[in-house]
Amino acid sequence: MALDKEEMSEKVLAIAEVLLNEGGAGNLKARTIAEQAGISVGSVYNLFADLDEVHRAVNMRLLDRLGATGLAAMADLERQGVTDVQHRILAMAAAYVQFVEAHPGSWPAVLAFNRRRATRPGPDAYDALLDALFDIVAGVLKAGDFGLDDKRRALAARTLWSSVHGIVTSGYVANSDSRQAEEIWQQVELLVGVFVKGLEHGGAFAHAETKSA
Amino acid sequence: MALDKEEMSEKVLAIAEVLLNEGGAGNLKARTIAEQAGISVGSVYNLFADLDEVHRAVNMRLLDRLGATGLAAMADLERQGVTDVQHRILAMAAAYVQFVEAHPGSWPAVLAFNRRRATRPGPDAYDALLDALFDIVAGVLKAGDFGLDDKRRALAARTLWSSVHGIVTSGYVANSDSRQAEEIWQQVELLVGVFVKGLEHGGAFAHAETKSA
DNA sequence: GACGCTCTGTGAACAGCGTTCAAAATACCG
DNA sequence: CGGTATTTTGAACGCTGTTCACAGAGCGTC
Repeated sequence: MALDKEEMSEKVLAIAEVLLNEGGAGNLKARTIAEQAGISVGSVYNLFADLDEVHRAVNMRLLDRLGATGLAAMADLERQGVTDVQHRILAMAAAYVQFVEAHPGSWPAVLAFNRRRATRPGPDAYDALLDALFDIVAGVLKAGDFGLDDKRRALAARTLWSSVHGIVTSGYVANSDSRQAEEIWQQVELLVGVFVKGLEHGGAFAHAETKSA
Repeated sequence: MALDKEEMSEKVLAIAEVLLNEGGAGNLKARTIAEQAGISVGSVYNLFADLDEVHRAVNMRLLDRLGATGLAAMADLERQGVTDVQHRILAMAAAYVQFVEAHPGSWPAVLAFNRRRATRPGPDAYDALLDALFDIVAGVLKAGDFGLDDKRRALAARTLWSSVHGIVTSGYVANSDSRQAEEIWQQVELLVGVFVKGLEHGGAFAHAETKSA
């Protein structure tokens, strides 16, 4: 009848995810988790070092699912024979936007989560997940025939990802009018269109002395 | 000897700004403010409804200063006779990046600040400040001779701003290696270069049926 | 000066939070 | 079954934001 330690951890994470989605980071409370999981507060701390670790674990689950969603979208396009780079990038962006819209409460918590701890400065599992997301975008860029070496393509992928990310988060920080979703998508379309056109015409890396910071 | 109500409010805000910059949102504590301002906790609540209002006021001061910094940068370029749009946009972006770097602690707090309250849905002073920032960017875009009407130019300004914003925040969420600042700037340069080139070649608004979300 | 009135400043008190840890309960094993 | 190791527990600690009954300061009037 008793749940495995691992099973109970997943139960806690499932509860935590709901709590985060309903009320943001401030709604993640040890006593609430314990009550809903049918255990005591102390047991929660037996499974996780602190609430930060719970929050981190939920975030990693979300990032992982987002990556899977993006890959699935790419596979769908492949199956349909779509090879146009702009279409594929837009599909990736759409997957991202939809994912954020599907997690209105917990996504801000993912972004605001400050994982600055005394932990080793080296890359951890969190960074690995983010890198995986970047790699998906870089893979799509590779299909396009821009004159980019690996290093520059990686930079372009991060830039593109971060830009979409910024558009989505800026849009969601603003007042949540229903037309907001429409404008977010318009901005993403503009960005992707301009980005692809700019890369095609060598707009990137075409200057060397403008840096002043 | 006693300070005016307004003066004391500003003193509180100055203290709050330091606290936020030193330790983020979690470091903004009523008792600390009261102690450093030489008043009691109750008096803090006499000046501000709650800590959220203090945080909001600090954020608005920062946004206001950021706008002033951007305008000053534009004025500098004007004085030097620089009219190139790409240069001007890069200068704006540089102002933004430098401002964020100058406020490493409080800027994440600005971004993470969730101003979702039961307040009226209409635009408030917070939105007005953000709009002012957008308008500055839109003004720069107006100088460039792209075929954009006011509406599309405003959209492009928001897109550009949000993208830079995303690059900066993504970079700062990542591990704070010192080389991070360098990559942030590389991404900004790439984005601006591609953006301008893309607009010149009509990459924006050149598609109508790709929307699928 | 003394009174009444208003208004502001005060800080003890309250509810709630994350987290700990001695003790109780349970599980395991010879 | 006895003894030991492990897990679970929840009261307790220190901290938080916020409140509110009260003390005191200012002020016009008699």
